Amino acid sequence: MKNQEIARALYEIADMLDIKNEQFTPRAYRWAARVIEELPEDLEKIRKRGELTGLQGIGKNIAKKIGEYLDSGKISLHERLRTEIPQGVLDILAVPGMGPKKAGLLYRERGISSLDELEKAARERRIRRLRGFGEKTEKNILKGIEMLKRTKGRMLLGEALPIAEEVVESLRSKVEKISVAGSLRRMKETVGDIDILAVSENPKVVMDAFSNLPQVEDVVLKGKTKTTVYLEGDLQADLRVVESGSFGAALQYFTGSKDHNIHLRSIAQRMGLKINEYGVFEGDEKIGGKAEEEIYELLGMSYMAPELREDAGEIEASLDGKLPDLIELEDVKGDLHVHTDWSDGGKSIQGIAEAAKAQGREYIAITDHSKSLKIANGLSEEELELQVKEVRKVDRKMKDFKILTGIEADIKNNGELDLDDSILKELDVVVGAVHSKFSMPERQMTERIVDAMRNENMDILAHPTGRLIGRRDPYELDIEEIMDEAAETRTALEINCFPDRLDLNGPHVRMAKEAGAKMSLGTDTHSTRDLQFIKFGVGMARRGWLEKEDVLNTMTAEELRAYLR
DNA sequence: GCCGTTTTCGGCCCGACTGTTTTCAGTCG
Repeated sequence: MKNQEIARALYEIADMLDIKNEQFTPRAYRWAARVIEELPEDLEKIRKRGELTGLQGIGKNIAKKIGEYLDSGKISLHERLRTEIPQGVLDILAVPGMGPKKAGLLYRERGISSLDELEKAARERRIRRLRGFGEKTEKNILKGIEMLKRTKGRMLLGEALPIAEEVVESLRSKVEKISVAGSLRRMKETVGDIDILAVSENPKVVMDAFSNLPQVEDVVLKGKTKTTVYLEGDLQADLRVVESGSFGAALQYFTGSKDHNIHLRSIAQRMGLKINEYGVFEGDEKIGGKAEEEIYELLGMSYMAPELREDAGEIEASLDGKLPDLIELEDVKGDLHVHTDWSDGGKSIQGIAEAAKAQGREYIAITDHSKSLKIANGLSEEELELQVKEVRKVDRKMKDFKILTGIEADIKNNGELDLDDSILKELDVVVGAVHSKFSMPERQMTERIVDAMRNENMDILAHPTGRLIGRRDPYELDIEEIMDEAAETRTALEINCFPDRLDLNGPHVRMAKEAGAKMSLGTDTHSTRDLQFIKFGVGMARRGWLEKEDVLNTMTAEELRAYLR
């Protein structure tokens, strides 16, 4: 599927057109790129149906460019722009404070076309003589380049959320209200920064407290109502303070996404209303803004959960009264991917069961690794038989809690599971997973996994794309075929809750649901701490528009056993 | 380049903050 590649190409075209000082075309390309990025269906299929121009933001022109890419892997406009604007000029856009206007000017007036050249020119004080640049800009450029070298870019949701929650708690006594906003509140699997919104009559006190927190390394900017800092680990955090009457409008605004907000505001505009972070206005009169719900109500929409706000059809669905009744954390009764000290986990069967019970789960499935995964001390048939006995023994001791037997079986290169069917069929839950030969060509990898799913004993496909965020790309795979096959064979697709996996992610989850597949939540727990990762998986499920009925884990243990039989 | 309860042209979200200018352009979210 080429959706992501095409989105990237369109983003790059937008940046280049920006640098060329084009007026509205960059916005159009960027909009189209965003739509494609969040699209729950392969562009190729949409083109075959002749429906490309039916997509929001995609007209005749961009549809043609998409076609070009699908046919040749290239877009001629993109190639042409590349000869005019070197890649290095685009790299400069990543420096904080540097946008297309400045990068363009630097390139045209000084021939600067890479980060290295920019750094050199700044050190030699050659930049300050340009119009619109000065001594401070030069210093900020050097500081920004330094920062770029240190940071890895986006941070995992699982790392950023605890840090944000700690900051929120440190400030709670100084404010009337406080909330995390931004992509963190939308539960995006990676976040670029932490956004926090607070209500206070005395913003200065809050700003001061924020910029003086022990974890703050550097204050980037500090105004009357807005402060930006860098926390330890080079994570940027923004705090905005508003009055109580504007909290809803501001929370809505700062939660985003940007595209969701732009879409919302253009609808408001057509209704003769204006929305900003202070409220909803009809002429000069403020008609709402205290609560987030008001904003949507005034636009004739029902409330939308933050996880839905990607401008991926949620606004239209809301207007039609067709929003999903999203799954909640409380709906999740069990965890279907758990390791113990029988393979590479850190806890005993009983230890992990008690910890899961303490966190409110009603059951877990013990799914240790199987024998092929020697590095993780995977279980042989004989060891698994012993473990099953042990699981049943511990299960009998537990009150109001069920432990299911299971395995995370390796899917071998030929598509077979690495344990004998005679033992697999005795287990409650068989999770199948690819842990080897990630570099297979797409066709082979797809057939390998499809073959495994056709094994009637396999219930769940673990981490279906194999990606490790920031470390390993997904393997080559016809993901749509996998989803169709999952629906056909009643194999659930896992939403792996581990912070660096979160795979399937939102758009994929939505595709899978539309293909008719069920999903399963698994924390891939290796220690008691990991059990809480379930909330990140629920985040992906909600981002994928899932309802309670779409997820295996919302069944009771008995219902699940019956379903899997 | 896209879109339409402003419909085939004319507009495209909106405000805070900074650094450069002396009234505002550029960046950011």
